[in-house]
Amino acid sequence: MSINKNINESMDKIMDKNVKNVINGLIRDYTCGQLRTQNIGESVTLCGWVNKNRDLGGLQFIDIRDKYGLTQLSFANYKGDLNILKQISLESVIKVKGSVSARPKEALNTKMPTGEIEVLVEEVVILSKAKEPPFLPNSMTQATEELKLKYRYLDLRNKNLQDIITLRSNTAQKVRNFLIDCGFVEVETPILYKSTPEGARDYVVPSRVHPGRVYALPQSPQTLKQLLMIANTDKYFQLCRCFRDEDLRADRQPEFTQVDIEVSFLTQDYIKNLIESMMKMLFTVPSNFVLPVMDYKVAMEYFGSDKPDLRFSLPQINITDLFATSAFTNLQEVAAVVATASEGKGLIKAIFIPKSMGELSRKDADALKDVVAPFGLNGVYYFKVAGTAIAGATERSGGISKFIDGNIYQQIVERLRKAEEELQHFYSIFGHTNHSKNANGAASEEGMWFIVAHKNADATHASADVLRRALAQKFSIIKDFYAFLWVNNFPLFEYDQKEGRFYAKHHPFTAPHHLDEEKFFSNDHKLLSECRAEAYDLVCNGYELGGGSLRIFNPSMQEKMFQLLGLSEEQIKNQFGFFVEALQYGTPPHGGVALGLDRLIMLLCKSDNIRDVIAFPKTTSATDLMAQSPSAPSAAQIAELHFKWEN
RNA sequence: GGGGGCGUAGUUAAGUUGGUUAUAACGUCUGCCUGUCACGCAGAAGGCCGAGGGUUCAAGUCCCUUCGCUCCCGCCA
Repeated sequence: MSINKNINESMDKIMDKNVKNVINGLIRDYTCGQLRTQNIGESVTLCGWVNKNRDLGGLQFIDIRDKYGLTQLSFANYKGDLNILKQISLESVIKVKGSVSARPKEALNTKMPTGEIEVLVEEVVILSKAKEPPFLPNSMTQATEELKLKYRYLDLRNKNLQDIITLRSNTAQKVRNFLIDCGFVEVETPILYKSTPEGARDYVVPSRVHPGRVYALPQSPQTLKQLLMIANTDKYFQLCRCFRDEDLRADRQPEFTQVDIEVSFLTQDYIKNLIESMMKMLFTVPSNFVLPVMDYKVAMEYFGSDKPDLRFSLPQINITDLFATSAFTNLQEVAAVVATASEGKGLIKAIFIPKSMGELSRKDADALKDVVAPFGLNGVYYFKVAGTAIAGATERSGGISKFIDGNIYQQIVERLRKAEEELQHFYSIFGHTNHSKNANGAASEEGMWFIVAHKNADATHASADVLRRALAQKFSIIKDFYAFLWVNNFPLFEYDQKEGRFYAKHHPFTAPHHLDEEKFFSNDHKLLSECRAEAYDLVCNGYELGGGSLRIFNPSMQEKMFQLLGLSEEQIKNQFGFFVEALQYGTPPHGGVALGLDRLIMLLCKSDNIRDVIAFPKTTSATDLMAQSPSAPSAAQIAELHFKWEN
């Protein structure tokens, strides 16, 4: 785990190092990470777990551990029966009384904060003898994920995980304080609520009192927070648990925590400014930090993703049209796929790696096919460029170079130049250098081009995105900083080709872009597809940290939205009737955002796994290995809940 | 729903083309050791090779099924 080193920086930023109120009544005097040379001579009582046992024959040591650190106990002056050491197994909890003593000069340990002292034990009490644990929390060898989850309480004894838990607690508190200082009110909304269609699958909860009916756990308190705006709450927030019964990922758990925010009488700028200040408070960022705004279209065009990682440059350029008449049929066929009402069009994208970053061997270049295989691509095409255009001597070789004639090549180079020109704003914010020109302004075109193509543009975008990140990793050009991004102007709808209907890209309460309202009411398929939303995402280092929108506050616009999504009058009435009615009694313009607290913590401690930031996480099949949950209901429960249970 | 990786002493791993008694490190146990801190030295115990079935004279190794963990695609408004 690289978390260990990385967490310190975040801890310094987030944690209040000094405990303000010391409450008396503990059975210890100091923690195991506290004693220093100034304590020498003091008689102290320490408590903790036995981390290590070292018996040198005539001299015995024990390292005692708690969440604050490690202290060496020496039994050199111990008057009692040393046979007690045989009873003190690893991970036992002991209490010792003794005097703090300086270590001999030759026995100082500079690697540990308490390494200049040791405690000469006078009394030792075994508070809780441990049997041999399945694994040692501080062992050199890491137990498997399965075992660590089954014995989560042992894994949590590890200082790194305890530090993350503390970091999480402090972060949550800072967020609360910040929002309250901005005039927000925290409101708790129900956990037992109502099923929401149009979203993720719900977790449902039956109840004894209502045969045949279920509550649903909230996927997000979306309608509730909007109702709070209608109810004159003005500025709402909540650190709330949300539930989604969908398949998991490394950054996704079935229950997760959201920083949920909603504000009345706002513009998008309010949310952006609020989030900008909040990120500045939480993260180590430059003092002149601003959230750069990127249009959704720009993100897709140059990065193939709505959450691009801008810790490195490597833009992608669209070169589809250049292969319309190519002799290379694989690319020509992709270029020939034109968009229809129900099908997307073919797309070919290219990424340039300048020679200064490095080169891939043919074997490594061929191996890139594994990276794009999940998206249905057979491989990544490539060619090399040597020499400079100024000298008039560019030479293309390898891969598909024989299909890249001088004319096509010139246009590819020109498009990279244009792309970097358009991205200049972001390049200067993030400190990226242009690769379409060298320092003298002369073209330096030496390097490798990688090309991905698929008849479905979405597959090309996704492949280009993973390829871009894989190349950045391969050439170690990912800089260590927080590349925040505010992506906006998302499309309002997504068209589902199989079902032949529109879905809300964000959710059905998102307002159409104020410049696109005519398109929204046009009843024209093409115009509706182009209609943008007043929606935005907070992105950092390739993660979607959160998203939000300005909401529809006009009842007829909301009804139009439901119609466009294909909901019948009946469905609207049953599922959203209360909400549509509420909109009719005077609704302020409002909007908000929701941030994933878990992902926020992941970024702060630079972990790439969400289980690291949750005390009791679930496996990727949504089970709890420790408690063996979920479990079968008892016969009594089945009867009481009026369930027909089939196996 | 689909695909990839992994599953071997308590733990982490090695195990060649299918071929004697399945190795090592840490942990455990026994003994020795006065400045260790990944202590050292000598020795011992410890195995349903995830489970079930098959191929074979012979299976940790090959095949099928299945379970668990993990990463990814779909999914996650």
